[in-house]
Amino acid sequence: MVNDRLDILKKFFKKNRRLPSYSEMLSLFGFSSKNAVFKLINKWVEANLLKKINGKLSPTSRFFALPLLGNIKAGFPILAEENKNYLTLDDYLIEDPSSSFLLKVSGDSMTGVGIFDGDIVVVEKKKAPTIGDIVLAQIDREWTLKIFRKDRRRRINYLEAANPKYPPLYPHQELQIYGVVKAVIRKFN
Amino acid sequence: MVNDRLDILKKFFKKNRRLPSYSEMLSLFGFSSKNAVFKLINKWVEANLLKKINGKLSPTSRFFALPLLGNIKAGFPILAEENKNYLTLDDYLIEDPSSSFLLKVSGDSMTGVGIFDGDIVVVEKKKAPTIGDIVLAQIDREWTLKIFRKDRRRRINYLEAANPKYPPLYPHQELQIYGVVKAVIRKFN
DNA sequence: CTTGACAGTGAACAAATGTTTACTATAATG
DNA sequence: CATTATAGTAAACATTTGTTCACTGTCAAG
Repeated sequence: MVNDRLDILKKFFKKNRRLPSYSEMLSLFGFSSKNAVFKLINKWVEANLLKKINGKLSPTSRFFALPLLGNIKAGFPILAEENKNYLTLDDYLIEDPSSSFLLKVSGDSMTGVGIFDGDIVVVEKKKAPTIGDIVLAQIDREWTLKIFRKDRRRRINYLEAANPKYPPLYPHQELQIYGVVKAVIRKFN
Repeated sequence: MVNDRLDILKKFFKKNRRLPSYSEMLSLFGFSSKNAVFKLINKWVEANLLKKINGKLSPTSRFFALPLLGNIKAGFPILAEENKNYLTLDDYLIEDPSSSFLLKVSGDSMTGVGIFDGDIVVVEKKKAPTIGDIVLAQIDREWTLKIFRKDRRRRINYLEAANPKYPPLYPHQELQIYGVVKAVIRKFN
């Protein structure tokens, strides 16, 4: 089966975080001639799974990506080849790795926007949040995750929970924004 | 700055999905001797950012991973070096890439478990779901995302929405489970 | 001052790399 | 049946690879 070999290659990459060399592929695929590898690779380059830039081989985004399917309702959407979109989660979720970090959320103050206890949020360090952003902030020396709001009458910024249980937080002394929440992820089980 | 070079390397990997060769690093880092590269690489290997297995260089998980921080409340948790955990999202969210796909959710029938319209769920194709799993299923020829339940009295399986607006779905003819939802991700903005 | 560590240059080299060419067997096509 | 594409073997080869060795300048510590 042709697809077996691609699976083998993907597994190698997942494990080693690099592509194998042609000689490594010899044993990986069970070939005994490097030319067999050569031809196979070129087929994958053709299929836009790999690419070669002056002899250097690298995977394309398609190599990793999972199919992204659209609406369900009537028919199962996976079957239509042209409807397929592909997505790698790291690329999708994290725009700037060097200024991002993950934060495990505790508490129920943000359930209104679908952030629950135990969820992980992607926070991007940022100077200027937009009103309405979910921010990681320090208010009067306490760190918290809340919605960034502006009180137009009093002309100050404050923090709001996404849960009616909690009152809005107006800073007595200081409100400092550390970062903006770009995404939430939650794993089941 | 030493960290600049590591950033350059990370950017190269993000762009090309492979590590550069030593000669490529020459120009990347602005060296004029390959030995300078050699020593730098070994330093990173020492720091567990890269690793070498018989001459083959590859990034470690630490190379990619974002710091994962714990509870907020009192002090900002990023400062304590020993509390740092690292995580790459793809690895964390997707156990078996070859049997997983992504699905863009529509509708509000699962808001109770924090799955909203527009969210993306990771679905793993699977034969036998556990009771209580969120499943992608076909019930009487309609595809839907619901909670998998068992009716002990009537001894049949049915589907339940996570929203009181919607009644439980008992199959008239057929209930077929296509996959289990392993994770949800939601991007803001 | 002297010493030693550090960061980098420059050249040399064996080993491994990707590619090419020529050839074979098998299956699919008309 | 003849033909042609496909999948693979085998050997040869220039180029590039990662590594090693010897050397230089700079800076901090004793």
